[in-house]
Amino acid sequence: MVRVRIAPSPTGIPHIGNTRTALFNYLFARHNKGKFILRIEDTDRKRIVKGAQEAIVEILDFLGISPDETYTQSERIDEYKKYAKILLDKKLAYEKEGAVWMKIPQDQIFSWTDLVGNKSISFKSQDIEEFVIIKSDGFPTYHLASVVDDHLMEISHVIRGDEWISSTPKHLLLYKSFSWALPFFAHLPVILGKDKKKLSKRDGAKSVLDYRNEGYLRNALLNFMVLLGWNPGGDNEIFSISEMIKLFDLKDVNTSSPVFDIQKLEWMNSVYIRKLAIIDLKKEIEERFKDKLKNVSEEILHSFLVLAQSRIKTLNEFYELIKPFIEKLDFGLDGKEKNIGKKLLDGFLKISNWRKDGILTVMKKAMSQENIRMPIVYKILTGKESGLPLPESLEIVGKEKVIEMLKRLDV
RNA sequence: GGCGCCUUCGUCUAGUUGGUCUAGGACGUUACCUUCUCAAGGUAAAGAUCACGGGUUCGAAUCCCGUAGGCGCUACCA
Repeated sequence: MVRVRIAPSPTGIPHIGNTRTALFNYLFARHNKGKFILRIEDTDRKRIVKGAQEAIVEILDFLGISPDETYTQSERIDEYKKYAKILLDKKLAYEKEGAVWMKIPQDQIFSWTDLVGNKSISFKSQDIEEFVIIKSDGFPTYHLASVVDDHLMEISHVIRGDEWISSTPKHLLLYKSFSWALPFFAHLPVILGKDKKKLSKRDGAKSVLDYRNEGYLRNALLNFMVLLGWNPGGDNEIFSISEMIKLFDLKDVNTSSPVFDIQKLEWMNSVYIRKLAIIDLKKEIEERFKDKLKNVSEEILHSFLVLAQSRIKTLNEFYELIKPFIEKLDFGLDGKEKNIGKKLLDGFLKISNWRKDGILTVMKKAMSQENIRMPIVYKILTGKESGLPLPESLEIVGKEKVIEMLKRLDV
């Protein structure tokens, strides 16, 4: 029975790198019809951040990778004390200054086969320092708590970030001291920033919640994350969650650290936005801009969505695109622009059947007369030199609104 | 410093046991096509002597050794 776990400490909101570890664990569990467990490691009482635990749960929920079981270490203190006592009784640990320290045996080799890269990693006991297993405040350290819990919770595979490699021999020692069977270990390379240093805030170490707020889709985030350090071979890059589950294998996890590339995430998101049925895109947009779209009819929104779908990389960009058509913007026009605006206004007034073709004809006529190109027309009508297709957009908005807008601009 | 991990286009990567790799795909970049702007779509180009140096071999990105660089750990943090 495969049982895996993620063990975040609620010391902050996990960034996208940590969330990728959760995803890999989830995929491994589902692929092997096993269980995916969340264990909150809140043993460092001083560093606990309020709301962090809730954020962790919210992230998993949003991504659709919620755990099958959840545990909290601070509720299991007696368990850790019990096992520390066993080590004390066996004289494998000793007390010093109110803390319990693990003794390191001499001349031993601690090694395991890591499932990432399928290689053997070993440490000599002389390179391992004595370490605390129960702190003077009575709480266990990560080393003790995670080993005890992994054993008790029957974790079959420990899949975690590779910053834990150096701690693994300590864990091996603990398993050995208790005579417990070892789980398999798989250490994932950590995600790096553009500068090849640890992911920091400025290069995208945001949380999935941040990306959601910026208008990234769940499936795009999932797809992007899974490709950071995993590739099933072949040229396909777009995977649904069920395809990921079907294909996921630790042997296809890379050994080197990937660099986070926001541009690829943006592209991935635009791919998923384009894949969305309009009705689903509409739901996303309506939810996001509830207030701002209050006075926009369903029909108009729908028409704009069709025009905007291939032009946005994030959901948030949608509003910027339709803003010129639904808000009463006041952008200044210079004399020449006003002149052209007047021509457009006159032409528009003469249109009896307000359709894009007729609208375009008026624009073309003005453009050839004034010897200008489309961007100027955009500037006059929207305040920007590019945007959603103009004739279509003006048709959607309606003749009266367009006339009214041009008059407001005092052309 | 010590210990450990890593090293294929700017970035994500393919590369199952050495040979069809004059190293493939994707993002990004550039150009062209399409075109009412911008996107999307289509086509094409530039971009990696596979970190470097030695081996082994008829033949190595793929095997061996060494070097360098990067990263991680080195807390009564996880």
